[in-house]
Amino acid sequence: MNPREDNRKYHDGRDEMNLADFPISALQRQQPSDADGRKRDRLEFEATRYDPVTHQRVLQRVTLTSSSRDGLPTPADEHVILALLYVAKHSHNFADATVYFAPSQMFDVMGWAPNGRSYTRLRDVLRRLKSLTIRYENAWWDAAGRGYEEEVATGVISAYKIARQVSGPRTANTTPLSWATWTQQFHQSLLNGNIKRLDLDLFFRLKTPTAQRMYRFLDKRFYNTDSVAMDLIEFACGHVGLTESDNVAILKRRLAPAVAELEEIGFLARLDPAERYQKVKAGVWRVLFRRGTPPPPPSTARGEGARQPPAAREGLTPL
DNA sequence: CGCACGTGTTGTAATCGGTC
DNA sequence: GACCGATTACAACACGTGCG
Repeated sequence: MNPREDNRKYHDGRDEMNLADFPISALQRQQPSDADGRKRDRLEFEATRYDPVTHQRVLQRVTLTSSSRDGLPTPADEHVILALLYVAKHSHNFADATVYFAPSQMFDVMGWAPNGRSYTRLRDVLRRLKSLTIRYENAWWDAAGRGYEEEVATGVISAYKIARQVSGPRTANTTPLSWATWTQQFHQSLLNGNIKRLDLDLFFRLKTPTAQRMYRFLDKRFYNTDSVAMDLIEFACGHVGLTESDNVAILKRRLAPAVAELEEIGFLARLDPAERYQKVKAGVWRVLFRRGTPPPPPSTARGEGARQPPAAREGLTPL
């Protein structure tokens, strides 16, 4: 809640590779509804990847399904997952499938105010994540098998318990009363080291969900290259999670504030619009991103200028 | 013209602060 | 907890322009 002071508190976060690649939430905070005005319980993201075996691009699809009662995940849901990953990393390094947490601790990581409203939000998120199923078609990277699974359906959270904590230390509990358990598939991915470093301080300072999604995705892609170029629609709709539009100008406009913010903080290099967006043919554009040179943190960390996550070596998608 | 692309405007639900 | 009101961020709608 006070990001101004001690703003390097949570820089050593972790992200799961598959979640960095494809969104698991609707980008808009409002729950999308269908023509009948009912809440949708299904969301799809599509992209392609190059298959080195067949030398062709194959379709990747990620389908989210949830109960319409609980609704689809919102950007806040991704925040909670990242906070849980942080707690899991720094408590037992993912060894246990169950993460014990204190809601107040989660609030601090995410920058939520430590009040009852945040508690209900956290509860709603856990409810949604519990009922969420994600189907990956050619999109789930199996770090152990070092390949993409043809089809995998999994969730993230298989069970949870959330306990309201009274303000003030009533008893000095050693283990928090609240916990969440990863699904088997997701936990296996964590155990296989299919993770990367993520600067949560930087992430939670980003203003818009679009900028946050772009940061997670591009930070992964920047691991072994300084520039990323790909199809604009696949990037914007498939990997960032914007709603599809057949008008590319709409997509550019929705990306614009996020691009500007990421340029502002030095994560992305500033590019001319003509260089950023290159027309291939009518309706087909490519978008280009180059890694920027972030200003050195005010205090320390000059030495780790290499900024390479030593733990994250694997699971890098081709192209 | 017809299509691709740019831009102005409005709608909506989550969020947030405040109060009780 | 509940309620009110303002703000926000993306989606949807509408329309204009330029070009092959």
